[in-house]
Amino acid sequence: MTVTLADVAARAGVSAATVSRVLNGNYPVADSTRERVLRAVDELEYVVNGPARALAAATSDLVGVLVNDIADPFFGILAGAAQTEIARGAGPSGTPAPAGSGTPSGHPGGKLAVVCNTGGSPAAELTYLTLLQRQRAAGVILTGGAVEGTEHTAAVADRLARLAAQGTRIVLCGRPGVEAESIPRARPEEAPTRGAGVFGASGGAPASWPGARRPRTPAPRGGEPVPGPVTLAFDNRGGAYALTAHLLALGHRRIGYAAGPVDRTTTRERLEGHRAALAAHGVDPAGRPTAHGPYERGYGCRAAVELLARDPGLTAVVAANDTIALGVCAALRERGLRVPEDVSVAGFDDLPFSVDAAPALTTVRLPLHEAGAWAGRLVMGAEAPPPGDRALVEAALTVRASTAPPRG
Amino acid sequence: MTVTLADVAARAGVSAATVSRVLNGNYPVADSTRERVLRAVDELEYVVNGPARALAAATSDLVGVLVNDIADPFFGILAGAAQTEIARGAGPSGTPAPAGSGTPSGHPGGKLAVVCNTGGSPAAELTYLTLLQRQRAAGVILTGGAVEGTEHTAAVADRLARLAAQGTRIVLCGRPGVEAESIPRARPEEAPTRGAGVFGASGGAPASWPGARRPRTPAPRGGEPVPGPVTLAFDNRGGAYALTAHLLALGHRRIGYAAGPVDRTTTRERLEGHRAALAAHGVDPAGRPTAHGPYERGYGCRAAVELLARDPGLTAVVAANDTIALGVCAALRERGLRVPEDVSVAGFDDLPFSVDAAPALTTVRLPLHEAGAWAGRLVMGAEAPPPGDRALVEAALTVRASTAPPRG
DNA sequence: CTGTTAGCGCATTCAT
DNA sequence: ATGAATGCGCTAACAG
Repeated sequence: MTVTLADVAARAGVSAATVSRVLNGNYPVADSTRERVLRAVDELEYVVNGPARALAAATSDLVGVLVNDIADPFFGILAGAAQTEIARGAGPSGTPAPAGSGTPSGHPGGKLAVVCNTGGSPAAELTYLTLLQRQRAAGVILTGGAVEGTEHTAAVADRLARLAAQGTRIVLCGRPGVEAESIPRARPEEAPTRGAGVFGASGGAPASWPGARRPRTPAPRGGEPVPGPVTLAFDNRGGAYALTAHLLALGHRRIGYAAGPVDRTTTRERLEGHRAALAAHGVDPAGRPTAHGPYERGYGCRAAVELLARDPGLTAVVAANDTIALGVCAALRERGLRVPEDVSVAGFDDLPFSVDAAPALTTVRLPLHEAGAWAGRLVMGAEAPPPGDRALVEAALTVRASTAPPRG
Repeated sequence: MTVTLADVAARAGVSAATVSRVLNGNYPVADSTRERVLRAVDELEYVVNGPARALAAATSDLVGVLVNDIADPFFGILAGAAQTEIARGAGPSGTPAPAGSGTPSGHPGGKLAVVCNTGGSPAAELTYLTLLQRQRAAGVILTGGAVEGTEHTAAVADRLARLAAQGTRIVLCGRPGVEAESIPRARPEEAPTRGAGVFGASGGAPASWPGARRPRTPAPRGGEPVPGPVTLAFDNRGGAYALTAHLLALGHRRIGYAAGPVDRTTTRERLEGHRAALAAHGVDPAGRPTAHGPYERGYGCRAAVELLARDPGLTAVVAANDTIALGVCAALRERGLRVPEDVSVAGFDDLPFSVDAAPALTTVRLPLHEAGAWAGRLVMGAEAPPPGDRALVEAALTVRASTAPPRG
């Protein structure tokens, strides 16, 4: 039925082993032989059997990319950039892919990126991790904020440890990386970090990080040195700080905050940055209204109403992300309030549509494409991890038309 | 190193075959035995080896979902909905997943949806199809418009045929399904279509197919009748017609069209619908300006400028999709033209952000979520295909604030 | 109902 | 440089 390695071998007049060697290119093969084999592959339109290959080689060419919401461009951009790098398939030290790569022949180079939509559900996250473990995935990228709560963090850390032990490369992108700290490291003697790598446009925002903790018990596995997880954290705190500082500089004091879902690392970090800026400018954060809800437009609408109810004199609203900010704008408009004349509004992420909103949204730009591509290269082992296996992706304040000085 | 089936068998005091049987649940096993096995699985934290399973069973639990642009919510919504259904894992006749499903145990039910980003490139599309074929994917969903051109259409049809022959279920979602027509059908005597199924707003309740299903039989090995591809086509033509008719009814005659990328089925269909409406109302399509470009905001801006240059008296611009429409609005605003007072603008798709644009966009709503979920169910074999293996997903005109009667 | 016996298709030692 | 075995972990026929 389907053509196998043996068929190709027969056609080329060689052994199956030789065909395998030609296809994988990890072994010396006479040029003439290689050519004959490749021709046979082509003529028979042979396509390797992935599962068989994975079974024999104990490693598949699948790479998982977990996202919270695939319909959200935030994750789409991240995942798309990562997938491009993963499919490009440069291995360690930029090794070009094996013979026949690029062309849809027997053994194209590059790996298959599996984008998994968790919907923000911890259970789904664990399920996908298990599914990926079961496929013996070559790597896994976890994107976006994580659900906070020790039991879930521990469960994820456990699964990641299992994956790592299995040889799966792990990259945390846009996650604070708390899970990473509980994963048994391969080289526990190396200090985890401090002065970790930094990437991005240097803003002016304070990128504060609480000291990284070491794993409790250095449990060196019996096997070979497994690479530890790499963390690409977003500077949510710094970005939020800069954004709120911008509003304060404009003269705003009565600022409301439309936060993201509760118990999410991203939510907490952004809120912390916001409050830190408030406090630094003599505004008591406790006296300011805050709402919580999902990263959706509808919640933004509700949040605006709620915040306004708690402080009718609000002159500015900071939203946890651009999507929420758009909802806030809509609700404000509906109540006859102009943006930014009556109320200033700001978002976070700088997604493509934000510049098109009316007025164009003041926000904090995250280099999502770059970060996703970086994560992709890291998970492929195409690039050396940053010092301390951790880097901070900086956020850049982007001032547009939705913020202005308060009236009067 | 990693725990295998044999380990579990030993722990439970049974044979490997028995463990396999309880895990797959397709075979009678004594309750007491099953319980012991499950306990062993749990204690050992056993996780099946996907590749090995796929090799032995000649079918993997991967399902591919090809999209043109993962960063575009259009595809994100489609893919997310499909993935949810695929992960749910109801097999034929809604069979609940096997033992231990849901929990991150040995063998969770459901399959792994692989979202592949082709970037609209025919080459990438073929590469992914090959990759999926190599993984012996259980199914493949192709979404979005296809590149037109006989050679590529033929190449895709060829790959799909190969996949189908291998037992991979194929679903075309949002594609006209030209490829399907060139794929060797299993039952060629059946007329491909005519009076095909219809799904959509105007149809009222979502169509359901209570069709009788055969009792669970082993997968057809060998030359058994392979199910042909199923096509879920979007009514791009009808939607575009309705939209332009709306503009004409408002009194517009000088209408410009910002079309999508050339040689794309979606582009062609929407343009055809637009022109048909024009012609039906006595406006010569040939006399109206049309621009072509990618589904991006930037192109929308350029298109507005170009269309205006070709007809400064334009009173309305129809865009191929919402993203382009937003760009058009931005460019218009920049030139001091108000929407809709000076120029009306309309989009297509009704993506979530369209209602937030200022003014809210008049567009054509496509039930993306429903269509994606439907495709997911079809590819899982959880639902019988529509009659003729083809259905039309209807589009609904959604009038909002960006369109109004022309001035004067 | 359950154990035994064969492979699935390929990568890898070993030989040569 | 190449061919001949061996086994990866699991499922599927066959017994019993």
